[in-house]
Amino acid sequence: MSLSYFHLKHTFVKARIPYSCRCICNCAPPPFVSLHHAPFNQPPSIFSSLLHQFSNTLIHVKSIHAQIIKNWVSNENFLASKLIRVYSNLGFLCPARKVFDQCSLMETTVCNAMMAGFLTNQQYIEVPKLFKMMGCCDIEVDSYTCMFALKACTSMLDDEIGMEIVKTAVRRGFHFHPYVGSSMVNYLVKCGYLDDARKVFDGMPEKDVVCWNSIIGGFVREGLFKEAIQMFLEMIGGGLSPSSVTMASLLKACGESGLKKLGMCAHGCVLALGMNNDLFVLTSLVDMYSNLGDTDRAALVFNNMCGRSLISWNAMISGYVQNGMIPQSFALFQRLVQSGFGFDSGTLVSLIRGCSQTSDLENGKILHACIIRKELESNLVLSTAIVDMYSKCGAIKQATTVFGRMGKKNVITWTAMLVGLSKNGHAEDALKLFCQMQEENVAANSVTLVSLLHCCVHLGSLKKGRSIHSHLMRNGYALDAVITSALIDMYAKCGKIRSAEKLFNNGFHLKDVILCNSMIMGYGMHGHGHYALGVYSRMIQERLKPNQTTFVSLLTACSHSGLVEEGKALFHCMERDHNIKPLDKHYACLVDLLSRAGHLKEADALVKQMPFQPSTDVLEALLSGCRTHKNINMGIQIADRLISLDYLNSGIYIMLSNIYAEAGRWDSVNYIRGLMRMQGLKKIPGFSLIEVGNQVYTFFASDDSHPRWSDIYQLLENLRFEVEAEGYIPDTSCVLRDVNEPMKVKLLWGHSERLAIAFGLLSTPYGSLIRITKNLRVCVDCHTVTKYISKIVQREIIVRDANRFHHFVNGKCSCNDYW
DNA sequence: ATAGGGTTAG
Repeated sequence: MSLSYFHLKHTFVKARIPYSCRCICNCAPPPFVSLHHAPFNQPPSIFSSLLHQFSNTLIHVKSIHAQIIKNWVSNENFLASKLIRVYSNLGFLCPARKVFDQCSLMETTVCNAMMAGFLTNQQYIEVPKLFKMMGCCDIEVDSYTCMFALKACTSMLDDEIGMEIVKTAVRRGFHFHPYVGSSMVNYLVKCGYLDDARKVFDGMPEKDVVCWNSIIGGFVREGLFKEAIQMFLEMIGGGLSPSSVTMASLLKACGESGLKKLGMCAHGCVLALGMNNDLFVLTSLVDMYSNLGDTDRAALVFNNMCGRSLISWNAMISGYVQNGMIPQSFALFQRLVQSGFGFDSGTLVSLIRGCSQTSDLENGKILHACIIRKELESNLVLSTAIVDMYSKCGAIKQATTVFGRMGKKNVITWTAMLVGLSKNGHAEDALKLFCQMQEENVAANSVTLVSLLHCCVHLGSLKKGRSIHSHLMRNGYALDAVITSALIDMYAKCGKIRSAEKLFNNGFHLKDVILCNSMIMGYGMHGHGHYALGVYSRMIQERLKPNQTTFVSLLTACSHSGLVEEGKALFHCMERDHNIKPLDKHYACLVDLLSRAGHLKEADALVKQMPFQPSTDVLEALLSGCRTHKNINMGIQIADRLISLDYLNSGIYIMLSNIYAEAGRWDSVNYIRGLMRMQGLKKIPGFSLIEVGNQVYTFFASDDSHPRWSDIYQLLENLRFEVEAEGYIPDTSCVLRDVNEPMKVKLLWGHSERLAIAFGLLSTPYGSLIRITKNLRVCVDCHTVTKYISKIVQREIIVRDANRFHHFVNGKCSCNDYW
């Protein structure tokens, strides 16, 4: 509650006060003392003046009020409005309401005063009620009424009654007045009706700075920075001088659109206009330079500020966090605390975001404790940040707990939780949470839906993916590049490459790199390397600049299709033609491509001549090649090097023990198992998913938790006889345990993908397609068996593993045994 | 008697 506003606007007016009372006002004794001796039937202006003078003390106001009642004179609404204002400015709405309710004659002035009272006390919800009441009782609505009511609707983002008010105001021509007009523009902008705002603005005959500020601020809010800047230029072209508010909006536009040069010009303007003492403008400058990635300049402005608000501090702290300078942000926080300024939820939000970025659970917990201590848990933004922090740190349990305790939640909260679940491998729970979210009538935004599409990819659930696609269409989401890319990814990874293709062709006009990258990746996974290259040449034709991810996708695609020469050529043209320096991941792709194709020596040579130390990804690609092509010596060497780099990576141990197992060196296999046990490392359990009906079923190896497990094993037993009759010989090289052959075969027949396929055969109609999703790579033996099964039962089977798709038809696989 | 625009944070 701020009183200052009232005080600024109301200065004491001597001339109005009758002589008899002047002494009272001049020497200012408490009015209740003096007025006791005052004669009755005072003119109302005396009370009005007294209310002016003693408006900051409730007890005085009350006593004047009592006197007014005692003297109850004509022109009562004049004093009633005054009382309502004074009471509500003091934060006492109850007496204000009482005065309002007791008015015997309802008039516009009283209603306006009451509205203003609700506004200053942020009781926005009461304003439209009052407005409606005025309509029902045929009380005239004036320009003040409209403005107050619009302000309340702006704060509530109410676009129903707000629009009604707009219509009323337009009908009465109020919007031609610069004050009402700019309120209207502001309201329309905040509710997302930028076009209407523009119309109102264009129709205004007299535009002052505030009008311009409203429309410029609107464009900035909507992210239409170019338009905002255009309007700014138009405004100064018309001879108007920008105010500090104009400059704040302009700086924001420059910062968010990355226009550094213009931003610096704007900084120059600020100095030229003599605004270098304006706290708002300086804070905006700090924010702008942070957004432009220039924390040095931001800090320069910040350190040279003669006074700082908490918001200035927060802007600087957030600037550091935004630019990944987490230690600096904490250091500044310390400075803030030491300077005795205190901190607020805004400060904490930035610091928590810093913890999320660095997965710093320890500091995150400290900040969480701080929030609890300061009883800030009810702050929506803050709690959402905490949920996000725990999720990003992998502490999904804590995230869920905080989420569950939150009373108020909005889309962002729900989305943070959804993303957390999906990123931590709980895709199914994420989808369940989405249902709950719909039950609670929270409308999803595009971020929510994109993250849900990722969940569907995780689960290999085409049905759920489709239902989200239809949700998008039904609810009128524009298929922008982000959503389209996610959809392409979903369809491609759920096996519907044609649907992905269709979306891509319809969305190509968006000329978006990520869109192309998704399609390239999709083709790559399906083994359509040449199509992937086709997308690339289309990009080049359309002068669309590929980025580093494009090359990761392209090289992966080449790798999966065995396009060795093409891949090498691409790798070499990256830097030459597109000025993209090959990063570690590109080397990893190329090494993968070469070693998969059996060019182990060349791959090894490439690793040796890398300009920087190869990461584990690069070496793992090489190790995997050694395994496939059974190069034991090189494999051991690489594994050794890898373990020295990352001794906690269970994948390396597994791969090495695979190599040993294939060579029959069981002592070494057991030694490695022992090492893993000692370090508490566990093999990532392999599992397969299949969607039947409306459910996704999960199978682990040798799983007997499914209600139909005995049917499944019986079917597999029958299938085993049949495939053996077709000439299948088990390849037990991928069994990592030192057990006898029959036992190894038994273990093979317990692999999760076989269980899922058998369940699929049991529970889907004859002739229909079976889709399996596996988290790890499919083993050689399962690959062979699946080929046989597809022929015996005459069913198409699609298996998506950690890398790519295998489409089995009539005894053959789309990958031609190259993967 | 009563009036409009702005800076940080998920």
